Amino acid sequence: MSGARGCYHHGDLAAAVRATALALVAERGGANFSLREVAARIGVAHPAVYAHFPSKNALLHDLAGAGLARLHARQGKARAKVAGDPLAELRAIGRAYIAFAEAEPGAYRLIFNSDFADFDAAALADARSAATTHLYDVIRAARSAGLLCDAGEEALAVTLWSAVHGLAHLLVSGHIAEMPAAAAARELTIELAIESAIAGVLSTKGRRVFAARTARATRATRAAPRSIPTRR
Amino acid sequence: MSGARGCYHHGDLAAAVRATALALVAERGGANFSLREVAARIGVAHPAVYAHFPSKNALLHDLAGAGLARLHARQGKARAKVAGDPLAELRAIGRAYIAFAEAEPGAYRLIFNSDFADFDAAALADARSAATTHLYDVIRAARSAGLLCDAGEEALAVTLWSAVHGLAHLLVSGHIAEMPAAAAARELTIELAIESAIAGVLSTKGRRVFAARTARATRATRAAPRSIPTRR
DNA sequence: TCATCCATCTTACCGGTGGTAAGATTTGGC
DNA sequence: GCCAAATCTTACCACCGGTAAGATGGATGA
Repeated sequence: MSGARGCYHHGDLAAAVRATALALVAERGGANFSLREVAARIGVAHPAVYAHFPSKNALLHDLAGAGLARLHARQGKARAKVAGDPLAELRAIGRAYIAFAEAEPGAYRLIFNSDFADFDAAALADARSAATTHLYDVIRAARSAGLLCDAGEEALAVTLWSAVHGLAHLLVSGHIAEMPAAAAARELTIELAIESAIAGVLSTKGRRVFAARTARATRATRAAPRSIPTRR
Repeated sequence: MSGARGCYHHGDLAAAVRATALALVAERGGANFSLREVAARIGVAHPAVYAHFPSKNALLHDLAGAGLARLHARQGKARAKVAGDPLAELRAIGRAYIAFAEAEPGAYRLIFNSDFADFDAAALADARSAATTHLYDVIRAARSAGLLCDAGEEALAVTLWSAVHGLAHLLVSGHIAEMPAAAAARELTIELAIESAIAGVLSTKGRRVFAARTARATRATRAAPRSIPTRR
């Protein structure tokens, strides 16, 4: 009596569940949906879901893993466009991170808030470490080019990740609603946060290169000449 | 049949609920506890709670507000110790922020993950903006002393808050378990993240002052002479 | 072609949760 | 001493995640 084409068996329930759950995550953020709701939207009894996912937690972890993969892909694409320039790559993956959070706030919260009861960090460890490969790659490149201060790789990664992640998290979680709503100001603030994060870990040489690059970029983009807050 | 001293009325149920709920938050983090559990620990029927808090959400918001107040107080104390030196104050409130997150990870997650269903950002707006007054104060002071780059106050606040918040969030949420567990390395990484965040928003003059201050501090603290990754 | 197997999906149920209703109990004020 | 208001109780509701046991139907092998 159910199913799209009058068939008893659903074509690909697992995929339908994933898609529907992701939509609900996008609507409400986090894990604030019920399996019964997912099942109802598909037109199926709720225990049917358990034939494909052992628990709601498993489904959430599945969605989180897929989200991390999309984040990784987004960073890869952004990075490829400026390949060869480590500092530009750093900026690119940072902006891609923010863009992901803004494009998929629900998924982002699902991945990083991870406050649902039985969140198992280990289950996502692989996906998460895979998602940080771009960051580590770029840091290694920039480091061996002498552009970064002489801190450890890991410390640098955490520092840069923190800055970008904090911005994304505050943006997505509505904790900086006081921030002027104007999209332009928002963009400028994001710009400043990312530029500052990079500027904070540069070596003296890195600072020279960074300034030159910024100057070139400023000359090139005529659209918003002094949009990036200049550094005296 | 209930109550500590055989009395029907509990002495101060509201306070007991707050304390018990906060303990459960500390144990499990976030909103992963039930009102029935809180009531059972106190030795009271669960609807009794509703005489003091209109809903679980109201209780959570209450706890979050109190947590923000503790965070604010912690920053105030840390700041007072180095009053008059804007960059030192900046560092102090950043470290206090991290210290709060590490001392009360459950409360921190409750405040900032805010993924429980009916989270009302507006309800905490006052407490939250009150909690950022130290940051804005210090930024204004540093800015009028010419120590910061010429970006807007708000953008600077978001930039610095993002860096510190991101670090706290990653630490508390277990997303950087790959980070060497050794406490010393952890401390060094935190140090680098905070120093870099500040370094990223300095003016040229600020950079000079910052370097001098760091040099003085390095000479003063003999305990860990080269613990702070040096900048070439 | 048919019988069988097995994944899939169903209905019915479990304990637990946030929240409400209505009544019992105690305290504080008159 | 009595009454009103606040507090706390028992009983209930709909909903949740999850399980059990049986119905269904598509694929496989003869």
